This record gives sequence, C-alpha cells and structure tokens, in this order.
Amino acid sequence: MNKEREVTIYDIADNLNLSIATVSRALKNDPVVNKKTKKKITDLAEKLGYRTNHFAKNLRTQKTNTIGVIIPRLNSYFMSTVIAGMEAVANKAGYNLIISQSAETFEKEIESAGTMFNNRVDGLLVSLAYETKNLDHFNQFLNKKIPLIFFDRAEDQESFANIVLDNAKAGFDATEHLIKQGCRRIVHLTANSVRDTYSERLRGYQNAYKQYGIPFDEHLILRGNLSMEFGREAANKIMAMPQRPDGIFAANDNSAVGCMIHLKSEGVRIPEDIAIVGFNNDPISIVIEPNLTTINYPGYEMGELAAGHLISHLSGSQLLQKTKSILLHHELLIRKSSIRI
Amino acid sequence: MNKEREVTIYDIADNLNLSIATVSRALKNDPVVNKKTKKKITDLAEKLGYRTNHFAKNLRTQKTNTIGVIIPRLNSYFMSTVIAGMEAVANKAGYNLIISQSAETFEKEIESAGTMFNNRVDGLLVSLAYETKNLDHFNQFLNKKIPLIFFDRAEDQESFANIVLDNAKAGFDATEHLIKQGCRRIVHLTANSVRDTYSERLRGYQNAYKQYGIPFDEHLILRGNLSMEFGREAANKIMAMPQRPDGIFAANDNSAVGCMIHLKSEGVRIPEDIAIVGFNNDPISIVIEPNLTTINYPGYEMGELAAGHLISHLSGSQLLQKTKSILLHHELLIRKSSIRI
DNA sequence: AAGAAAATTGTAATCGTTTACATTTTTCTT
DNA sequence: AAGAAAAATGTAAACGATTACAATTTTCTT
Repeated sequence: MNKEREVTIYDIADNLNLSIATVSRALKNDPVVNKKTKKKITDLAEKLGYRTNHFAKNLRTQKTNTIGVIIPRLNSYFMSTVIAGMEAVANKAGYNLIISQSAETFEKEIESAGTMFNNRVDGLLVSLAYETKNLDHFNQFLNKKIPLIFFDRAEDQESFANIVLDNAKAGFDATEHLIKQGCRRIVHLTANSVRDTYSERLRGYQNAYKQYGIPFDEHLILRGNLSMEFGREAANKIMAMPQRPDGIFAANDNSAVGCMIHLKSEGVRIPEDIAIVGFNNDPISIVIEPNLTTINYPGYEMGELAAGHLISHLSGSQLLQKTKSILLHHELLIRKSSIRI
Repeated sequence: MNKEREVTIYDIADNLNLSIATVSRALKNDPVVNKKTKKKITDLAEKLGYRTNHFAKNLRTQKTNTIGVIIPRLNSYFMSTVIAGMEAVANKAGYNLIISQSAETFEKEIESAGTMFNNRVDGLLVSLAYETKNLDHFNQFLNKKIPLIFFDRAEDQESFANIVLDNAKAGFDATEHLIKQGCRRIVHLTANSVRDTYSERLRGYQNAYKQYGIPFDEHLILRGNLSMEFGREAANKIMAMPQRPDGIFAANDNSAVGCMIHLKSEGVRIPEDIAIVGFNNDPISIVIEPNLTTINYPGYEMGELAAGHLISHLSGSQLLQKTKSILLHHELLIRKSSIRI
C-alpha cells in the first residue's frame, strides 16, 4: 500500500512491454491506440494507482488547467454561491480554481493579480474591489493574451469581457417601487468608489426621479463602504436631515440592515415613516424586521456563466470576443420593509 | 511588451555568459553565488520579466507548494474568516490554496479529496461535512504521508491532528448561563450527524444539567441540519410540547435565528418566555431581535494556526505529531436573547 | 500471395528547473 | 611565489509527461 515512489508511465510501459508513447496515448484515450492495448494499460494504471503528474504535463503542454478567481470577500452569501457555480463548471471541465480575496483593497488586488500571473493561470475571473483605482495590474494578462472576465463588480471598457446585471435597470426598479409606494424623498446609500456597478445603480435611481418628475436633491446621496456600520452612520445623517426622507434605497442589504436597526432604535417606523429597499437578497434580509425588500439576482448562474465562458474560450471557441458583455436578469422581491399601500 | 516566448533561465544565462546553474542558484538566493553576479542576474531577470516556471520547479523538486482546503460551505462569516487567516499565512510562505466545498455531503467530500490527491497538494486542511460517515477517503493521504489537519469540524482519532475548540466546555458554558438565568427545561438543537463537534456540545449541555442537578429529558434534544428552516421546524415542535421549555441552546446561530423568528410569530416572548443561546457569533446574531447570546471563537486565528502548523510541518519541523490536538479559546457573548434577571 | 493502405507502436526531442559532482578561479598561508 | 583552501562557476543528469516523425504490423485489394 505504501509505495515510496510514484507510479509513472515508465512503470506501466515496462510492465507491459510497451513504449511510454503508447501508454501516454492510451491514458488520454487517443483513438489511435488499439482497444485491447488501451484496456490493458488503463487496467494496469488503475491497479498500480497511477496518477498523472500534472507538473510534467503542464510543463510540456504549457497549460495549467487552473483558473484564478479574485474577489473582494468570500463572506457573503452571494459570493459563495457564485464560487459554487464556478466550481461546478470548472471541475467538470478538469480545471482547478485558485481563489484569492482582495479584502476590498487596491493593494491586495494588485498582489493577488501578481500571484495569479506568476502561477500562470490559464484564465482569470475577477470581481473588483471597492478601492481599485485602475486596471493596470490586469494588463500583464492582456499582453500574454490570458483571457479575463469581470463579473458582478465590473468596469465597462474595451479590453475585457463582463458578466453583470443591468444595474441601472435594477436601481430604477427599486426606486420606482418606492415612488409607487408614495415616497418622494428617497435617500440612496451607495459606495464611495468608482465601480460602475454602483454608479449604474445610482443612475437608475436618478432616472426614476426624472421619469416620475420628482425634483432631485444631491444631499440624498450618502456614500460609504456599504458596511452595516456605514448603514448606522447613514441613519444618523438621515435623522439629522432638516426635511425627513420617506424612503431609502441601499445599494446592498448590509447597509440597509445597519440603517434599519439604527432607525428603529430611534423610533422611526418602517415602512410607515421610511420605506426601505436593499440589494442582493442576502439571508439577513429575511431576518431583519420587517423583512427587507431587495433585488435578487442569480449568483450560482453567474458563476456558471463566467467559468463556462472562460473555459469555452480556452478550448478555442471564440465566444469571448463576440459577447463582450452578458447581462443577467434580476427581480425585485417585495417584502414588508417597503409596503405602504 | 508582448513577448511571445516566456523568459527562462537560459535566456538570462546566455545574456550574461553564465551557466544556467549559476542563474538558478542566484534566483533562489543561494549564498554560494557571488554577490555581484547575483545582482546582475536578479536585475536582468527583473528587466526581462522573468517568472519561474513552477511546473518545471515542482516537477524537479516533487513539491507543489499547494495546500488543499476542503470545507462544507464558504458562505458563513466564520468560514470566510478562517480562509482569510489561512490565505495570509500561506501566501506569506509561498503556498497557494486550493479550496473546495463539500456542500455538507459525503460524496462531494470524497470527490474533493480525490481531486486534491490528484493535484498532489503538499498538505490538506479539512473541516468535515455533516454527512461524512467515515474517514477512509483520507487514507490515501496517510499512506503517502501527506500531512492533514482537521479544523473546527473534526473527529477525535489517532491518525490526524485537530484544531478545534473545547466544544464540551462551550456547550457547558452556554447551558450553565441559561440555567443561571433561571431556565430549567432547556431544548438543545443539534446536528443529526456523528460529528464530534456536535456530540461534544451536547455532552457539555448534559454535563451542565448534571452539575446543577436538573433532571434531564431526552425529548428536549432536537436533531436536524441546523439550517434556519430546521430552526423553524424546531420551533413548531417546541410549541407542541406538553410542558413548554423555557430555554434553548442551539448548536449554531442559523438554527437559533430560524427558531426565534418562528417563536416570535407565535407570540412567544424572548427571553421572558424562552431564553435562547446560539453558537458562532455570526453577524445575524446582532440583526435578530432581541440580539442573540452566542459563543464566539476566533476564526481568523484558527485559519492562521491551521495553515501555520501545516506549513511548519512541511518545512521539516515535526510539531504536527507532537501536538495532536490544539484547543482554541471561546467566549460567551451575553446579549438580550437570554437575559432574564 | 504480393503490394498498397491502414492501423498500431516506437524513438527521441522537448518543456524549464534543480543539484550532485567536477572544474575553475580567487584568496590565503608561509 | 608556490601550494592549499575557499569561493565561485559549470556540466550534465534528472523530474514525467507529450508528440512529430519513423518504423513496424495488420488488413485489404486484386
């Protein structure tokens, strides 16, 4: 049982009096080798506990069968769902995932990109950090023609493909819903970051104001890191506003919940005094009371799509170039936090 | 900028009229090479954009510098904190993490173990799935003397090292707290799984009963998958009990919260009618109302420790054998859900 | 049954490192 | 300044696969 040395194709070849070439071919199921020979080889490989040495293989083929994934944080329900989707697709296709967290910082994202580059990933899937200022650290991949797809947190630019939602539409839907519930002064909690993701949600929010002819007040936009703590601070600012807002659209559930908790502690009734809509459909949205109205979108599917596209590109299909941007559907889940009529 | 071929040590050697041996030595900072030569080499390497080919290196050295991590799910605050801790330590030591989710199923855990084995990870960090029936799928690592450490969800056995909390003590602390708050019929929500993690928490719970001389009723133990949904079902069962319990100790926060939500909707007052304690200090514990008393324990530290021990073992220190089990500290965070006096 | 075509197998170079051992160069000792 | 010791560099053989090209064996055709 406890073989010291690893079994190689040489061992199999010796054992069966064949050349390593034939063994190699048989093991990757090359149709050129005789059926019976192939069976003998695979049987023996099984019996000896042969496992391919990926390093030798990769060295020779110059492919790593590894996909790098850079994300801000693992610890959201959404992200882990996305990763699960990627994993399913990648494993089925024989790829491995190397995951790295940027912790929302620019530095760590650059560092992660460097690690991925040095590990020669075949392709890269990236969700950008809040703090990321530019995409220069991804040029090394462009130069080496290593495919890269941004998902969820993406920037709209020429060089890379995107898999995102229609954030403007989602922002519009959320805001329109609040307007239809009678809100006229809607605060928007958004990121203090340049990510398109958030500026698009903001744009949708502004579009709704415009479309419904409601005068827009710049002071209603509160920027921060979208943490629960930020939600709390936002609540303080809201309480201090001379004219009390009657609705809040938060760009994520975390900040929405942080805000709600604090507002409630200040005696604000939700949704009667202020109606709230979040974004992400995180599990906390059904723990907070009243349950939070939010935007739901398919994480698992996003992960599958991202990995699937990358892999089909790696396999030679030129899909990636043609579909520069893929939009996923979203839906507004209406819950008690926003129902006023 | 767009070099077609990768730069290798041959290019550097040719360029400087040195042998590849010297270049190789210089690049790994071997003290045997002359300071000036070394500088020339590293400078040129930098300039040419040299990056080591890990496949050639691994092939030659028979090391992969990769650590496999198998966990039930990524999507808890706790797990992602653990992973962050591991990542920090691993990256600093030049190791990469390959993460795989078992989704709490035995089959996927076996599959993941197989993938890790075939990828020849240098070591493995595992948190067991609920459904895992035995540890046979880890024998392949034992046989090849690949170090493996269980963390958080571990089994107590001879062969592998563990990093866990004192679950029995934590279970005791939680239960004792409830008893001190005047509870006499305390329900325990636990996993329908054989994991020691949960049987230990249960044991601690029973010890508290014993120590305080409270008669113990087997019916108070409810088993399930510890999801929110299970918490809901548990609440139903509790409502149907002929003699209403006055306390609940749940083996995780999720089930505690699911249970609370349902109990509240049935008009049960928390903590007055039933006091509740959870486990994990998940962020939802401070979203639910009243805030949930829970057991906190250091995820980041656990990740650092696990990765650190594995790596120091891989570097030759024989720590691993000596410290078969490492216990981490925990603390009871007392919040409103359990304060009755 | 001979020769051509098809099917199967083999030879040997290659991928980019590391490292034992050998060789050369430099520094030290007297 | 010669010889020994120390420092620096070089040679060449691995590591374990893949694959162009060559060689052999089998099957088919007439």
